[in-house]
Amino acid sequence: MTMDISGQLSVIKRGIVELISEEELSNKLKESLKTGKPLRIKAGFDPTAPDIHLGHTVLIQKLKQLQEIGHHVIFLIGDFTGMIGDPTGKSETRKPLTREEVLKNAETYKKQIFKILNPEKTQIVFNSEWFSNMSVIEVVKLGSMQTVARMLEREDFKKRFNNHQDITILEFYYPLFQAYDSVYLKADVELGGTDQLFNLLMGRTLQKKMGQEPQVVITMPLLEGLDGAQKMSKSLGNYIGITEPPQEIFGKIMSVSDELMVRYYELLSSFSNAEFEALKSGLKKGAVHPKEAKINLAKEIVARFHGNDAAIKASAEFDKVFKSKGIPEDIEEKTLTIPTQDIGIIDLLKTTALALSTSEARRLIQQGGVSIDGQRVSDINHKLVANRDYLLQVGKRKFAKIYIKTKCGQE
RNA sequence: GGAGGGGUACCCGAGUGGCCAAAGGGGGCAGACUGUAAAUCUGCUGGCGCUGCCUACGGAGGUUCGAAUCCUCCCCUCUCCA
Repeated sequence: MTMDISGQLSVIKRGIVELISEEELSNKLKESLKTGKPLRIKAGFDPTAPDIHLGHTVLIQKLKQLQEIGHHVIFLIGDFTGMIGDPTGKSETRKPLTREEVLKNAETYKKQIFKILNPEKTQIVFNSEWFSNMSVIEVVKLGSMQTVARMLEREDFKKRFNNHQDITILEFYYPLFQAYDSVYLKADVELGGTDQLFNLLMGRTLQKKMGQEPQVVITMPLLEGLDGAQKMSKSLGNYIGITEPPQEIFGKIMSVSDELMVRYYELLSSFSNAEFEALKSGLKKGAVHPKEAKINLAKEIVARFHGNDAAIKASAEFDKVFKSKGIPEDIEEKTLTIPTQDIGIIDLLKTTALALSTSEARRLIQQGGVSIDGQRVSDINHKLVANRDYLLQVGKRKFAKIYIKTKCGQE
C-alpha cells in the first residue's frame, strides 16, 4: 500500500454516487497508512441469487479497485438474512435454504466474483455465523436500537406506508440485521447500491450506539436493467448474467436502447472519463454510429467474461443472423421419433418446446413467425413427413434442426 | 375490541346481474420498417379436440334461467377509533 491519500481518494471516488463522509474516509486512510493496517471493506450479497449479473459488477469492480490499492475486502453472503424472508415488497416468504444449498451458492459466487476480484485478497463470510446463535434477548435489544419513526424515513417504507401497503416487522428488522453485520465485522467502509443508503447508514448508527467508530458509506449507481427503467435484477428478468453464453450477452446488449447504451458505457465500460465524454459528444454530433458503439460495448463485455475470441465470434454471429438474416452456427440439433409417418407443425413446435402451448403455436404460425427450411409456414395444419431433417425457425432468434424419425413400419 | 376501505389475468388497473376470456396501460411475443434483439408502426397476448368447448375475477357455499358483479361464512390486507 504505497499510494498516498489523495491518490487513493481519487480512485475511490471515481464513478460513485455518494461518500459519507470524505473527511472520515480520509482520516481512516491516514490511520491505515500510519499503522499499515488495511481498511476493512464490506459489501453484502444475497445468497439466493448466485447468478451475478452486470448490475452487481458495478459494485464488484469498485471492490476490486479498493483491493488493488491495498485494502481488505469482506464479501458478505447474507445467508441468514436471506433465509428468513424477502424484505422487498410483497411479503413472499422464502423457502429456507439448506446448509448444502448455501454452500453450493457460495461456491458459485466464488467462481463468478473471482473473474473480477483477487481471491487471495478476498475474505468471504456468512452472516449465519453470528446470527444463528443470537439469542432472542439480543434480537429484541437490536429492535430497541431504532425507532419506528426513523424506520419510516426510508423512502421505500414511507411510500408503502402512505400507499396503505403492508410492511411487516420483519422488514423493519432487516436494516438492523444488516447494520449488525457491520458491527460484528468492524467494517471501516461499506459499499452498496444507492437503494441501500438507508441500510448502510443504519450500520453507522448501530456502530455508534455500540461504541464503534462508524463506517464510511459509499453508494454505487444502480444499473438499469434491459428495460431501461427498473434496476437490473434477476427477479425482474431484465438482467445479463455474467455466466451467460457469449452470444446471449452480446445479443442482450445489442437489444438495449441507444439511450441506455450510453448509461452502460458509463457504468460498465473501461472507458476513462475523457473517453466517455468523447463518445457522448460523438453520438450527439452523429460522428459515432450508435450501432457501432453498441457493438464495441458488447464486445468489451463479452471479452471480459469469456475472452477476446468469444467476443469476436459473437459479433460475427450477430451480424450473420440479424444483418444478413442468415442462420447461426451452433443450432440445437434434435432427433424426434414419432409413431406415424408425419407430424403436424403444431405438435412439432410443442414437442420441441419452441412453443409452450397449442394456442401459442397457432398464434405464431398465424402471425407469420414460423418457417421451415426458410419457407414461411402459413397453414396451421401443415404436416412434416418423417425420415428427413428440417430447419425450424420461430421468430427472429429461435432456431432448431430437427430430424424426424418414424417408428412406424415402412421406411 | 369497534367502524370503514380493498383483494380482478404476468404486473398495474377498470368493471357492481347477461353485450365479460373481462376496458386501458405496462410487460412479453409476432410482423413491417431499420442501423441492432435501438426507435417507430401494426397485430397478438388463459387453455383445448378452436366458427365451438373448458377453466378463470382471494377461498368455500348459496340466490338466480344467468354472478367478477347479489347473500352467508372464512382468509388476507389497509385506514380510523380504542
